[in-house]
Amino acid sequence: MPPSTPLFDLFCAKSTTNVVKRERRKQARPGELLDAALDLFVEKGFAATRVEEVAARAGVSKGTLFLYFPSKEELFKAVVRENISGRFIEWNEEFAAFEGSTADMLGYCMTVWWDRVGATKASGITKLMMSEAQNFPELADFYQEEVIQPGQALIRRVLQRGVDAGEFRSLDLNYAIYSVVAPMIFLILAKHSAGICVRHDTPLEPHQFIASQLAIVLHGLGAASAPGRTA
Amino acid sequence: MPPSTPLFDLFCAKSTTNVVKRERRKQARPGELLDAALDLFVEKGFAATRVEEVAARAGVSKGTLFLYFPSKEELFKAVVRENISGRFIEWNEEFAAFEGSTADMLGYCMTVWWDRVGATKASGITKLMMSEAQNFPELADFYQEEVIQPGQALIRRVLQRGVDAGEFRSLDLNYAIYSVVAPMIFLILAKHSAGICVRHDTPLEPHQFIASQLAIVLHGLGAASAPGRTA
DNA sequence: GCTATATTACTAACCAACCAGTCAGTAACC
DNA sequence: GGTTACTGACTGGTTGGTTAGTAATATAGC
Repeated sequence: MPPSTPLFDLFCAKSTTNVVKRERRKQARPGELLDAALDLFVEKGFAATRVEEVAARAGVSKGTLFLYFPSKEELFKAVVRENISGRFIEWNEEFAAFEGSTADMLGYCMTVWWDRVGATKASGITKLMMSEAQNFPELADFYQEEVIQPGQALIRRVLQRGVDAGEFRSLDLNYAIYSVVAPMIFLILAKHSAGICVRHDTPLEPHQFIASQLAIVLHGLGAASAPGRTA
Repeated sequence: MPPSTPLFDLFCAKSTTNVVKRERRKQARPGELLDAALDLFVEKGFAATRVEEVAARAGVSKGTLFLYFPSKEELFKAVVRENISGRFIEWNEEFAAFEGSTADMLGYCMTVWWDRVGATKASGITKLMMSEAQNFPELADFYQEEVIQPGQALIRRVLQRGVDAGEFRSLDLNYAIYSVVAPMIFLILAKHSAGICVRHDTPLEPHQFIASQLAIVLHGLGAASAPGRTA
């Protein structure tokens, strides 16, 4: 992968005579490393990202990175905690306090999810896991526990609320969840897969996509609707 | 990535005194190498697959592989041609000869796609491209030309047929295509992403998923339906 | 049918590059 | 001058691609 050739590295390392300014900022390092790591993991994937490049982007040497994170995998886990799983607590509180119809709530959830996660770099982590889970089973397990399970539990709680209120008909939640998850996953892919599933000349507009999917899902879930299939 | 340690390799290579049986089968090699490559690419991804492992699975040495394919990337392209793009000609003919309603035709397309591609190892190639397109732009371009464009053209032709026949209302095909593509992509991911988007205890049944998605799409496309949004 | 020779499919050792993780040493701050 | 955040050269291991050499087959001469 092009940009830095060995010759180029060598040249940069040895040609200049300026002494590198050394700073001691123990507090700031972890955050800066996590930011750099998020950028690069999302851009290139886990395996293809070199820790030295992460360190360089954070303005430190490779050795320093290993001073703060014991391994590349632990660095990745820290990125996930910082950007995804750490937010579930606040979301659970926010949604628990929601007043209004569950239909509105579901729309709010999906919109908020897109604005706060889907549209940000953080969604690249999800795409990355779909890509590399097979090659890094330990990370896959971590992600399953730390993100998938809490995330699906949250969606399930919203749907259950609708059922309890008589707003949605009684349904198999294990299956109904997919009708919310699938469009989210597709949106993430459309955003991060370099035009592999979306034509270059006709990008799809996320909010419009969400709105139309939501309309379909709500119709399918509605208590008043015909007893057709759900998912 | 566990299975073969250096020590293990060394042991296998040197411990036995039996002379390796050498066979000359020029005709069979390429096919066997392509089969092995498909297996491993799907299983581990492009970057993570070692050409030596491909060769070993095909029962030849690494050197032999490079005798038939000039590079790892060309090997991959050959796998794509063999398993995906090579089939578009026959499909175009098959669908061109289809008689019956376009609604039936769309259902037939999706079912046939699942049975002949989605459910097979070949779908792993699509997942692989979504994963690694960013890191291998040349392969991404190749795939865009060789698979995405013909594939979407095929779907577009089906939808156009419905519009022409007055069966579907006039719609923006650039956008409507996604309503067929999105569920296919999701199915592929559910199959190949090691449980990252689907709960382990509640697998989703592909044919049922396709049937329900199709029902929704047809309702959205129908000439008789309300003029709501399409995608 | 049997041996000698030419052809070529195939092998294995090798190279150069690459990268996660280590550690002895350096310099910033107290 | 003591502590410690930080550096960068180094190690060990991996892998795409090369090549000199080996052995299976084809052919020719007898």
